[in-house]
Amino acid sequence: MMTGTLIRATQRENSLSLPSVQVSQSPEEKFREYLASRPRTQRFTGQQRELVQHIFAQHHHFTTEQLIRDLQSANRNVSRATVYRTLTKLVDAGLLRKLELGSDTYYDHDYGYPQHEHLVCERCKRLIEFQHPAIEQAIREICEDNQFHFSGHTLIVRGVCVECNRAQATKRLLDMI
Amino acid sequence: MMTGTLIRATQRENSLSLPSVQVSQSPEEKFREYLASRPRTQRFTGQQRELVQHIFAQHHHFTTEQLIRDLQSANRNVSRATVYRTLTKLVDAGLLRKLELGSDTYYDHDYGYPQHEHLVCERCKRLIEFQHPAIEQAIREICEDNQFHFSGHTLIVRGVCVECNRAQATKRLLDMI
DNA sequence: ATTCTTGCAAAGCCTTTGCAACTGC
DNA sequence: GCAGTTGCAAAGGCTTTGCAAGAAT
Repeated sequence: MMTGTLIRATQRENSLSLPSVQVSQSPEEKFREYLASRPRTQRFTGQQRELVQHIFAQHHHFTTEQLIRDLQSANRNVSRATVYRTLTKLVDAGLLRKLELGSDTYYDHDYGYPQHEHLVCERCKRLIEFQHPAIEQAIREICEDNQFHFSGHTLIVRGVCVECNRAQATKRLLDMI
Repeated sequence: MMTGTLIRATQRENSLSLPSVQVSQSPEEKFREYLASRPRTQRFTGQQRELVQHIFAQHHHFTTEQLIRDLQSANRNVSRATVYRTLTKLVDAGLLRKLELGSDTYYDHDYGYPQHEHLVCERCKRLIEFQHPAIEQAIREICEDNQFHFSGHTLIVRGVCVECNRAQATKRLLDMI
């Protein structure tokens, strides 16, 4: 499985995130609140704490597989089944967003991080985040027109990033010699 | 020969509302062209013809499972493996578009039908198609800003449709009595 | 005649689940 | 102590694949 790199739109390499968003609760607090609010109160366990801490230690996209690998090398012992079960809860709690890209499923911070869309490079798998007010506006209009009760959206733009484009152009030139 | 024929979207239970697009080749012709253009020329088989005819007989979204069921009741004999193999080729040829909605994968006509986005009702699973120029414009801008070579996009808006909303509201009223 | 495609069943992959032991509250 | 959670391994659901037979060109 290819790992997507993350860069911020309109900035050069190495910028890992859009400006974060002010939140009044830590992810852990928000999660506990969610668990407590369930019809049948759910419990906050040690494994769940490990996961939340690990996941929110830094902002980046990840697959379940990557997460499990990371946890192992960090000697945090959480079983595969628990990782799956907890990710589901975190999405439900509004802490994570699920991103399906082709055959891979990524998770993306949805709390303390601004709403954004993604450009996905089909060659290097890099993810570029961007925001565009017109898109959210358009979606609001459409929902209103259709009396559709909006709950969320996913926009993925596929293509080839600058670097891969350049590499390709260079290769074409070399081929001509 | 279907040159210049207008292929109409048939209205079915899934409320499809967009006007069809004029195309100069029939889906079958376009597919044969694609097959012939491959590095190692591929063959157009009887099973593939069955599939293309069946799929383009009317415009609607379908899952692999639905398609296989439909083919069986229509006594068109195409094996499951061949359906999967052919769908991949049809997507590659630009005849179909793959739509991943949660755990289900749908296929949607991408030839003879206008580019559009989807509202997905989380309760009844209905798909509502829509077009919005601002969205395409915004995507163009973003790609330009990032020198990103666009090849396609997917926008899915999740929520609850009018009917399900009404049903829910009615239920709430009844519950109060 | 050659090379690609089909059908079958087996294998793969990712995710979910049944169950006994365990743990938060 | 009760009810929810964990870990394990087994089961699921969907998709892909190896291979021998069949079909397209």
